[in-house]
Amino acid sequence: MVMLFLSGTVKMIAHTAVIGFDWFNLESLSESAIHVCRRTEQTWEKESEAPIDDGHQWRKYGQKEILNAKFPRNYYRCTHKFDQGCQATKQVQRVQEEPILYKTTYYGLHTCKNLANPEIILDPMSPSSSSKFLSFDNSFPTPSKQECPFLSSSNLPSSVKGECKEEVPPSTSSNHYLISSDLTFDSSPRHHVTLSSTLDSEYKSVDISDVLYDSAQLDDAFEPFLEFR
DNA sequence: TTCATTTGACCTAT
DNA sequence: ATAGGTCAAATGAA
Repeated sequence: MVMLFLSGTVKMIAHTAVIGFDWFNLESLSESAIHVCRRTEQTWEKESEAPIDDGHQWRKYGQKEILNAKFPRNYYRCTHKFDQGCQATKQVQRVQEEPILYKTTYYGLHTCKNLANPEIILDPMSPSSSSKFLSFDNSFPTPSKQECPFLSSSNLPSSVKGECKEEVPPSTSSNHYLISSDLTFDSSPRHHVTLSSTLDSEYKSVDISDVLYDSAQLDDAFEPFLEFR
């Protein structure tokens, strides 16, 4: 049983992992096409009105002007890359002038133990858990943390040591949601996540709005990530 | 003094 | 050759 509580429009796309071929296209179902690339690892995207504070500590390591893009892309890696070997990275790019819109693309999973609630770590690779704790922000216009189901449930504010200074402060409300078949969504188009995985053996795509009416389909959608039910 | 950010250089894939 | 991603020295802030 996979359970999910989500807020906003969520789009999940799993795709085929092709060794040695790390570019692929993901087509958004209701908005502009999303292009995700590189690496045989899990990636997911989120668009928001402000840079996302996902609760993790990030360190900026680069900025690049992107062809045909109005704004530069910012590159972040986990602060604990070296002390804990955490390979999680993210890219943040402002994609729209008015209203301001940022797209954050996450690569890889956090393996760092920077957690306030270590008992609720989500580890999609772990075979031990029978239900998934996913955590999404539900507090627009001030998204705070745990925007992505693959993130562990760190609750340490990103303000520690001033990291992610461009990001909004964490909200005061709880942002943890058990994944459940009792799906509840708002219809805000401003808040969407695209998930992808390279762990799947076939391409799957599902719009969460459809899942609302078919929880079994949700299970199928999550299956690539959550191999244990 | 330490640590994060900035930014040009460098590397790699296409 | 070009574009995207990463490195690392310089710089700044706490």
